[in-house]
Amino acid sequence: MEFKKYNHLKEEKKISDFWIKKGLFKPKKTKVKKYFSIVIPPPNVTGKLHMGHALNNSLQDVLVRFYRMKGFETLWQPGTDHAGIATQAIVEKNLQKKGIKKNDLGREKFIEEVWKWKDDSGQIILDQLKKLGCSCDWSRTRFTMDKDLSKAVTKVFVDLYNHKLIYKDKKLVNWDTHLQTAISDLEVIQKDVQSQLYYIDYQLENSETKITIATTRPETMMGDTAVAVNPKDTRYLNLIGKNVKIPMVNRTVKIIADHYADPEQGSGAVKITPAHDFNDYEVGKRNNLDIINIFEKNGKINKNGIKEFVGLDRFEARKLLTKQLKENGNLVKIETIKNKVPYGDRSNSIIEPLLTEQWFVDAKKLSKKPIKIVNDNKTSFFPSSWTKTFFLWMKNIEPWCISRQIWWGHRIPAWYDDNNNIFVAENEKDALNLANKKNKHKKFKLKQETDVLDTWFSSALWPFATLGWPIKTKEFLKFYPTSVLVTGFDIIFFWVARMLMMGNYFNKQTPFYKVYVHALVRDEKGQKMSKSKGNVIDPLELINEYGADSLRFTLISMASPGRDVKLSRDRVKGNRNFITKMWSANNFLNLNNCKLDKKVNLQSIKLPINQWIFNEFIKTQNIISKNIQIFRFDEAAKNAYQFVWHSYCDWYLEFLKPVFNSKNKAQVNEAKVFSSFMMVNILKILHPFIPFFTEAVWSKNKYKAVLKQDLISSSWPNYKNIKRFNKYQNDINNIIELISNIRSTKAELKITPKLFCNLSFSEKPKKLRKLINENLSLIKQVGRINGIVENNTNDKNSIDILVLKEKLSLGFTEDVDLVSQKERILHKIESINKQINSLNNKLKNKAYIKNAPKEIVQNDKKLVKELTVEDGKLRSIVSSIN
RNA sequence: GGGCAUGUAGUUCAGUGGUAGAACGCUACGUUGACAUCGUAGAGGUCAUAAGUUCAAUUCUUAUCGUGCCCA
Repeated sequence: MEFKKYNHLKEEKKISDFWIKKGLFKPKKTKVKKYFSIVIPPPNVTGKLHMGHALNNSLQDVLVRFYRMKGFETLWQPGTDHAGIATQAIVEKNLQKKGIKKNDLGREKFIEEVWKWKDDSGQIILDQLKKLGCSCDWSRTRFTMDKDLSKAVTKVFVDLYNHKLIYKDKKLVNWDTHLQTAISDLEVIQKDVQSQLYYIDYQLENSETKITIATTRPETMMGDTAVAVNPKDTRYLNLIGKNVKIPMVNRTVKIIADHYADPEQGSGAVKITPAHDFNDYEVGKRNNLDIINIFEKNGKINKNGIKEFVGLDRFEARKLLTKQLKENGNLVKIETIKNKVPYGDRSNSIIEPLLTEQWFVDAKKLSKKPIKIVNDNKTSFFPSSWTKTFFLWMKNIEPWCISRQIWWGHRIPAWYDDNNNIFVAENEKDALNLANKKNKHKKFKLKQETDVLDTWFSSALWPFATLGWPIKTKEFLKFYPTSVLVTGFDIIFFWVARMLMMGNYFNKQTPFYKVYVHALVRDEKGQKMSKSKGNVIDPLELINEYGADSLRFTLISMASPGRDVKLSRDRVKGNRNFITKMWSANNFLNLNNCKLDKKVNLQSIKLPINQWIFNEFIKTQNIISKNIQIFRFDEAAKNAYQFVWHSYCDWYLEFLKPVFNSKNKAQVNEAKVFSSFMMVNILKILHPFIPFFTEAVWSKNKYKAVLKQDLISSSWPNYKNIKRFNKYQNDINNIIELISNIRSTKAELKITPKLFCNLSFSEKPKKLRKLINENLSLIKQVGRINGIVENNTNDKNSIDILVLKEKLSLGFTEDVDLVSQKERILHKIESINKQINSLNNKLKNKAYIKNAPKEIVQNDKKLVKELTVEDGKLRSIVSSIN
């Protein structure tokens, strides 16, 4: 009978279709009424699967599949967010290729185009998640722009507005001149760059005296409304209150004293431009300064600037102004310095602080409850160190700018009348009612706000809006709060914090009990994967080459808490080998006609190897179970790997061979049934990690015919209290030690491993002899032994070894070179004596005897005794070698 | 500048107040009836450095050095 190789491409596709078609990812009612739920961190609708997603979702799937098998009614809620800025940019670009401009199309038509794009391309990442094996309930897939979610967004906005937690205000915001919209401070990245620091002389009014200021942005001089010096800076004390003239601009401003000016920085005097710098804005507020905005929304100089500069881009203006200052002798010097410059994370253009009217969420007020919730451990972070990061940000939170000057997104439900009175309501009709009340019988026109909301505003509602909120649906009642949120640390602020704010404000309960924070996936050298470095590994490429299971298993087993995952192709290959190993182990069972019997009566299992492997399995199953529950996915994966490869394949299957070769029908039968029973259990415990492969084997072995269920819906093995199976634990472990010892002795003696040898005993029969006699057929085949011979010691072709502290003689049919063996034993004697000495020194120490726990001391004493006996026996072996 | 994390085998990482572990890699041998995507055996570590606490420190504390990230 021939067995084909495991074909992951074919099987994964087949299994995936099967699961989805049969609806096996949907929550299934259970008797126990226990619920487990996760909402997916919604990927951008523009997104493609990258390694971070692969890790994030593999971990979630482990949890979901595990708890589903544990009997919880389980929901993994999938979906995408609408990624306002990114999506709009893509569609705009596509239209541009066809020569169509967004503004020519108009808002409504443009949004139609975006929806078209979404219907065509918005599914990509979800399909990729299916390839990874994610068992989300795809029938419940949600999108942040869906009707019901949009309704929730509107309701939340209106509610927060009515409670004064949302307000409109004119403030300095981070303005992206390229995208021409405001963005929140989280979307601004401070980058280290080389900049020029310009020293410029400002002339005092009616005086020859000059004061030198230093700035990296000379063009903003056009908006200067003061020069500040530190009140403690003695150099400038006499100048405070005097007027200076801004060169080229020729406006007169005051020299003020403000602690913001740092005497150590530059010249110690600093120009103040409240309209274009966050710090200057604060200085301006403190000192009642004028605010002069000199930029258009595209970053070009407006009419408040110097006449000949109007319409010039900010960087052009800088060049020209510097040139003119130099020509006029105002430029003292230019230094090259390192500083931080704000960039937009979407556009990568330099952010301009700009004074505009925007909508804000009073995040400070909303942060109070989440802080308490986390403090009280009602939501807890794992690893717990992230709690500090969370608090640090939460306790210093700034107002959240939620309005965006784009078209794609949730349009803010606010309407203005002719006098710019604001009416916030869930629909135009309600807004009109409000407006009518206000305007009595006057005539007016109502116009809706053109801004849309920050995408994260809707994402913040994800854990409850996706479950049907504000309606108290069955799903909402069952699955909110969700059990755990699995996410990368980079979006703790963006998303986790904001979900906690919204979730706790609108519901009695926090949105999730636990937050599992995983790390970044880097390349094998620990470098961040990036397109520019060219070190990006595409998960789909790995899935194609090695299978989704191999990739998943690799990511999961490398997800140690608090550490980045350094992924390499070799790692994935290694785990593919693990899967192949299991495939071939399963072939071995099939070759031997191992069939699953529905009625495995555990109490009737007699064979020591069966009891032994089952005992090992119980331990493994418990430890994996525990590790998944405490988020130690890496450990859980390693437990499974260790057990399957090194206990089941390396030893158990080898031990089965002599049984299959024997004529004892009862034993053969038990072995066949029990090895299959073990395979069932192995598939179960591996299923959360490598779902495709395990389900494929399950199906190939026709387990469903016997067990009447698919693997995904089967129950997690639970054999907690079965003690009797550890009866042979020591025996089998000792046999393993014996065989390993024989093998390494052969290797040392350069005797080919396939050569059989005889065993004989030079000591009186003891434990070892009994053990060997009782398991002779097993040891004969696996250990390659002919049998037990009496009195062949002192034979030239024999060598004594020590097993379980007993002397055992191995006799070979060919001459053996004993010199190397002698050296090896001498080496061993040396190391034993080192140990004995160190133990004896310890035992001589009175303080140790007095203070150390009795068991420890006793154990040491026992060890010395044993080691001394071992030493003696080894010495006698050495002396017998001539 | 402030904060957090981290330093253990060639590499990636577990782990522990009482004899240092795994995987991958490496070396040698091997195709024995599941498996060469494999088997068997083996080499390889002053647990970053220093001081302290302790009978005992790789583990706890402090300092120093190195590395990474976040905030200003």
